[in-house]
Amino acid sequence: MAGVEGHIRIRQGDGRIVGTHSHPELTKNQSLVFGTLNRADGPLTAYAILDLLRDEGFRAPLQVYRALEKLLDFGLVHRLESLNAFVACSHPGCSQHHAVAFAICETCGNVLEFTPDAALKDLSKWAGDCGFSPAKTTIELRGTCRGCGQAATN
Amino acid sequence: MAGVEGHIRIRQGDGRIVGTHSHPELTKNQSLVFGTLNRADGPLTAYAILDLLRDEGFRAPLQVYRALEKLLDFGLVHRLESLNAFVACSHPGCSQHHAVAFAICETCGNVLEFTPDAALKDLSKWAGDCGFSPAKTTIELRGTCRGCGQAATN
DNA sequence: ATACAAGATGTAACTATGTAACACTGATGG
DNA sequence: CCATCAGTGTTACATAGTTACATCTTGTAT
Ligand SMILES: [Zn+2]
Ligand SMILES: [Zn+2]
Ligand SMILES: [Zn+2]
Ligand SMILES: [Zn+2]
Repeated sequence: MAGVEGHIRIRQGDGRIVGTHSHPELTKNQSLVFGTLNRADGPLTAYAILDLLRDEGFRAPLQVYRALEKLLDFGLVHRLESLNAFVACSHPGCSQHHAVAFAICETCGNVLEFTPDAALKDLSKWAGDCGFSPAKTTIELRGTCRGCGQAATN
Repeated sequence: MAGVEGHIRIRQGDGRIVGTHSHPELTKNQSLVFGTLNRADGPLTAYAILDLLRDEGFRAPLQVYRALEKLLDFGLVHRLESLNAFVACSHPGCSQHHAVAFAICETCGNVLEFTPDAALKDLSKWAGDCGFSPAKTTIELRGTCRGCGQAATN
């Protein structure tokens, strides 16, 4: 087993398909994990993925973590540090964007992925000024999304 | 026990004292945890704090987590999401700044706390535009600090 | 074909991080 | 005196992630 074709639908939170990833080098377990994350409409913890893949033969957390490690390398998946959870990248050509930000609604659980160019530029400037070389940047906003905010005031 | 005076030195990574916090409402356990974080020259996990406070009578993680929860509320301590660890706030008048960023050196473990105003403004603008109300913003740069970067190229 | 190397997988055991539940204490205000 | 509340102590539990080792698969060199 070395190279199951991974051609997987990318959905928005509403289920609308907005793109696909085609990565020729996904192995069986990587495809299973990536497929699970794409079908989910929100972030999943590694153990949640494990439970969803019991029927496919998954038995141990390491099977999930190994697949996730590769998917993170490929840029197909992001880790949400403040949730200890993982989401499929929602940007179809994501291999490019190494710095990205997330807005996480604490009411409905939806996650919006965006690229805050100005913020990243400012952070880069700060880093340059004080001699810090960033390897990975984490930006996560926890709060309430438009829908949930409106619902609360109705 | 209700109100041990907490007047505690704030040190930089080099041990230099750069300020103090005076908070009249710190309880015994809160003072012990806060003091431990201030003496440390880097972030500590909750279990590391627990081990450092065994001699003071700490026995269970909840004693640490309960103190940390309050210290986080008071703004005296920050949580580093990407490390599952905690640091004393290095900004003496920190009660004000609710949004802050960290540059974490993966070589030496030092953490620099800073306030990236322009980045925060940009993120606020993005949030406003898409109806998201942020309650807490996490910004963490993982990389290499000036000293460690220079050491690597020497 | 045979042999080897690299990558992928399976499994058990373990460490690390964080919580729930319940009991107890000491202060505060009727 | 009694109710209440915040803080504390302790046990057990739940969640998250890793180490170690064996096996299997596939590509490649001989
Ligand atoms: Zn992405
Ligand atoms: Zn929402
Ligand atoms: Zn601070
Ligand atoms: Zn360093």
